Amino acid sequence: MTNTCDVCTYRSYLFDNLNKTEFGLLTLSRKEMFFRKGEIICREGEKINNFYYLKEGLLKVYKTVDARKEQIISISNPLDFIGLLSVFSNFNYIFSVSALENSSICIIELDALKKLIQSNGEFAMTLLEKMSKMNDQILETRLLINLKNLRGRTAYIILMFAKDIYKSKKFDLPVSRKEIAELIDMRTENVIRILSELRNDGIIKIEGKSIEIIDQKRLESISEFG
Amino acid sequence: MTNTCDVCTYRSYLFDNLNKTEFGLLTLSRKEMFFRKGEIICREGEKINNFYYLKEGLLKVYKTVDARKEQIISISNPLDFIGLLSVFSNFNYIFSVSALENSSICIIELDALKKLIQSNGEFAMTLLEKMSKMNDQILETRLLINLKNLRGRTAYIILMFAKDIYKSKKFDLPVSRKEIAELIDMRTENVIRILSELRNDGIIKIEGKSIEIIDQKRLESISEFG
DNA sequence: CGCGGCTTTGATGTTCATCAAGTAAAGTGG
DNA sequence: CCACTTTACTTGATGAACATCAAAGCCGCG
Repeated sequence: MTNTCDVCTYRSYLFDNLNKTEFGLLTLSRKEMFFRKGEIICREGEKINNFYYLKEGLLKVYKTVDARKEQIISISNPLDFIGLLSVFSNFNYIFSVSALENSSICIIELDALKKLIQSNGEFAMTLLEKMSKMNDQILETRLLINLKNLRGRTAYIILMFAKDIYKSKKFDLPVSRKEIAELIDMRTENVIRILSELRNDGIIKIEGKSIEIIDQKRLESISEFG
Repeated sequence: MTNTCDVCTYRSYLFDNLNKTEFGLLTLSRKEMFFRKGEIICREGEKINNFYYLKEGLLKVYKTVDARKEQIISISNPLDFIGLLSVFSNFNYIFSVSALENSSICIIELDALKKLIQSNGEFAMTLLEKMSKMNDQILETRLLINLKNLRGRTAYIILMFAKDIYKSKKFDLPVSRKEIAELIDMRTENVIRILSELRNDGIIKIEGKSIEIIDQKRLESISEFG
């Protein structure tokens, strides 16, 4: 008898080193939860009891700066969001996570996972690698964005959505202008202004949430040198 | 017969879960190297063969932006620098590391360490925790610095040296003004300007590399709200 | 239908990067 | 060890990039 976990992408991506018994144990404690667009998965400061991974959907990881302002750390699609920064290093979340699109999230009790890490070193190694890679990537991206001027950041983030997330030159933005600003350290007004500029220059088409890249070469050049 | 590793801080900090045999094996493959102030420990792009930890001294982790400019990611003292970001997630270093002060670094072959991770899950868990914590802290610090204006950043970095590194209100800067700028995303001229301002306001004394905090309350307030 | 949040554009102000120029310190080669 | 070169440090003046303020239209939602 097979369960749905056996055919999940994560089976080979993350749990390849678990034997049948171990994997069975894990899937027993596993719960799958559905989050509607906008719903919050976990909040900064809450106690960490579970290990999450994103099966389907799109999430944002963020910190609350003050009542009016958030800082978005990263946007993650499946395989880019496993566990969470801080799951193994803190007792409480240091970031919040919410759903940008309807999402399916798998939840494993942290204690069960820790036991597996301790009993299966190969699995521990895989997890260590994946989480390190995730961490590195987030840090590198933040550093990269910081080097760019506002035009460069805007171009960069459009390309990120097109290439990494939607794999298409045409897509609907899953975030507001304000959220884009919070993601790339800008003010909302400037995001809007620069999007308009890029449209007037014939580099992108934009209408509400819908974006289409017209001149990818130029957009990439702006992203790189801006 | 004891070796020096038995009395090293890292024995309990990182290697507590290794038994005598395992620890013995590790220390056999261990080499200790001495780096003089200014020397480079490893370079961005080089193949990763070793796992490093800082026994004594002070390091900077940085990326080269272009021939004239570096970006400093973090400054680490012992126990804050174990392994390196990217050791487990990449084949090649994504950052460089050099010594800000004369430093002793212990070097373990990465393969030997990986074998231990795979055979000893408790050790794996400890390593995962420590490295995650290091990663989280670096990311949080970068985010925090970015929220501050130049005055706030300068105050923050002075307090970091005083509280985290030298544990004293009076200390000698281990870095140049240019390096401070590279660490907190500023221009050298502005670092100098603001240090002078803080001196003129009677908040710090500064003479060459020597800094003394006079009014810590005010400095902390500048760091927090700046 | 009215309120609040999102979007947009224009005008204004501030912060910070850049340029320039000079002094001091430190490293380099004869 | 001294002349020479380079690098670090410092201050002032200027301009560009970006934040802030203001106002108005839009949309969704109670």
